[in-house]
Amino acid sequence: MHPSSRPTIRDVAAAAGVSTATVSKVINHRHGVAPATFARVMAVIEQTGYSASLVAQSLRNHRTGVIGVLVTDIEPFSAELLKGAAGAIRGSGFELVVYSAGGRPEENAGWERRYLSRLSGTLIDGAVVVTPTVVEVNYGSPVVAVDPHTGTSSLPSVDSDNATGAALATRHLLDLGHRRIAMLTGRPDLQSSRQREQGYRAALADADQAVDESMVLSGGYDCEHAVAAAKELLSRPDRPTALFAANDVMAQAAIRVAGELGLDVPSALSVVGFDNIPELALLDPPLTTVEQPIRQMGREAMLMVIDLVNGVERERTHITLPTRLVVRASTRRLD
Amino acid sequence: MHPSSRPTIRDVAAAAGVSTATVSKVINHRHGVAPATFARVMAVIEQTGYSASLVAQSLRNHRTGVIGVLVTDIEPFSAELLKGAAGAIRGSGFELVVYSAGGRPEENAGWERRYLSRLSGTLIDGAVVVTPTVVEVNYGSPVVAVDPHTGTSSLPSVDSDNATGAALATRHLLDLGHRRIAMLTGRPDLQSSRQREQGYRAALADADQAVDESMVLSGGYDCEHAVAAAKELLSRPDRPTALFAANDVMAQAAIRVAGELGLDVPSALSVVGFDNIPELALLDPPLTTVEQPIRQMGREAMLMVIDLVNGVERERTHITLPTRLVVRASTRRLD
DNA sequence: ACCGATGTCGATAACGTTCTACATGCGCGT
DNA sequence: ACGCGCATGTAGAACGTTATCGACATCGGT
Repeated sequence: MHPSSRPTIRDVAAAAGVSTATVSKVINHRHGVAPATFARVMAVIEQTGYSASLVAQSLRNHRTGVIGVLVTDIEPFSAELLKGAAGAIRGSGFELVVYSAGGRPEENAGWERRYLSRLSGTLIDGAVVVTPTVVEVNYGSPVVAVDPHTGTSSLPSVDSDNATGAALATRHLLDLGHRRIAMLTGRPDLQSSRQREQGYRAALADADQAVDESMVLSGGYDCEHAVAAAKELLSRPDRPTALFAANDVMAQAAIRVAGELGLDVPSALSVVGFDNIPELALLDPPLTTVEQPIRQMGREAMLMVIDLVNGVERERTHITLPTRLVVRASTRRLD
Repeated sequence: MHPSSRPTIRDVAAAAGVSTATVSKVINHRHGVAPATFARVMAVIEQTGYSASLVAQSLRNHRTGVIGVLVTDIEPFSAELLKGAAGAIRGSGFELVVYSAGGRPEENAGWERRYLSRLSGTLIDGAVVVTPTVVEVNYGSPVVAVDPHTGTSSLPSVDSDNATGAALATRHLLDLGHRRIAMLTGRPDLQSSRQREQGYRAALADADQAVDESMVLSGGYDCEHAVAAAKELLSRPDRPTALFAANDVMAQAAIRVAGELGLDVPSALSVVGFDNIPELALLDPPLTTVEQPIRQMGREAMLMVIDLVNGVERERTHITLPTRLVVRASTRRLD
């Protein structure tokens, strides 16, 4: 279909009057080729614009030099994580490619498993899966999970100290005098979501507050579900005076819903998020949130797969990074 | 290194007591295989978890079934575009992979060319390049540019009606009584940036307003440069009363700078952006901006490459989508 | 019974690369 | 002269897959 297809190693060899083996040596900087021949081959390569076929190289070498990052969607969290991963891969000799399921998680159930099974050991040397639905993979190449699935898993993982962060957020609200504190939880299959809920419950228990179960609703970490849950919560006659959302996206959704219902944040409702997404820092009002070092999580995950791919031994294959509370203007003392 | 490598077609063939050719027929749903054999092979595939090597398939077929999207960075614009592209690819039989240069454009000059030359015809069947620095590619597979580079280019492209949008924005500010209207321009090598500047100039000319050249500064489409430029503009004694930023990211930066300088938006400074990034819609104050249909641009670009890869003829290979002004609260009548 | 058509299946040659093993030529020491 | 090592180059087999083509059996029709 395309007029002139790429030149192959054979074309180069023929044009330079050598064998393909010699050309291969030249492009791989193997020794055993005379300077004159080297120059001649190089000239031909330059002139033809030849570049070795990655596919053929991979088939031969069982190595593609590519690390894949699998995300369910490009949302603020994964975008931030990707930046960390992209930074970490620089200079490692690997390339980074991103696979996105493109939202619609329900239509795509099991997509991670399918992708991994199809790509692993064939198109990529290793992978980072973000907020995965899988717990175990048996395919050839190493896989690191960021914000792993619940359940005992032998997958190497990177996450942050969710329980402590959530407790900090909840205590902050308690310290401000709030008692009716609702929570929007995340995806129930993720460890992070459970831990954040545990942190919330633990902080309430520490303050001898009973948990009103009707105040704990699932928002699935995404905007749409969070809007529905927030509507329900905030329309109640005994609505909460404060809300802890398990991520910033849901916090933002809640603030929007509050606005639509005529509730001012923070005077009528205090809201705390989780993640500290930079784009959302300048929300109206600026969001009080729990920061997790997302970029660094991407960095660590990437460094870990690279080590695993290179066969470097690691003492720890589970990394937990610290979280901290960032107080801005979406929370206020209850009067 | 990894204990048990993936099963190959030969393993399956041996286990099923057939030849590799037959297995190949089974997995490709070719006819000419008896129902009983089909079932037997399928059973073995199921049991071994076999999945054909994409690399070997590609080498053989000269088709990878993968379309690449090259972005310089994951920022709001490209993230939004990716969503459109991801939606369009669904059901096409292709997979989407994203390559990101990971910021640092200056360190990575020419990265698009390098990637394309290495990947094209080898790992990907076609590509979409976003805000490219390249104008021409001669490698095997089709490439579509989104928001193309300036200069006559034979690359198929998708963009939006930048000049009209910019003129609308500028006229809006003029209609509000503003006369000292500054502009933050984008990346000078991109057509979109030039067109937005032209639209700004045209609107001023239509209103018989001379352009104060010292009020037109480059912000390079990115936050960092925009902050510097905005600082310079807004610190002047004869500072502008209104500012048109060539994209939302720069508008946001300008608003932040204004805040730091004690200038209230919109009462002391009106700001208009460009793009209508959803995340920035709930800025404080909500941003007046020119909307371009970013997702649809991603969609169109993806559909175009897919057609090109499939050899489908297209009457038009340059698509321009409409823009419109979205008035929110960052602009106000000058009193 | 015989012939052709049809339906199944397998041997084999690619695809573009790299690596192993071997061939060649040359200089040098004995 | 002869053998030896070294430097340079090449033939050929892999890697895992698929398309072509031919082999063989079966079956229906005459």
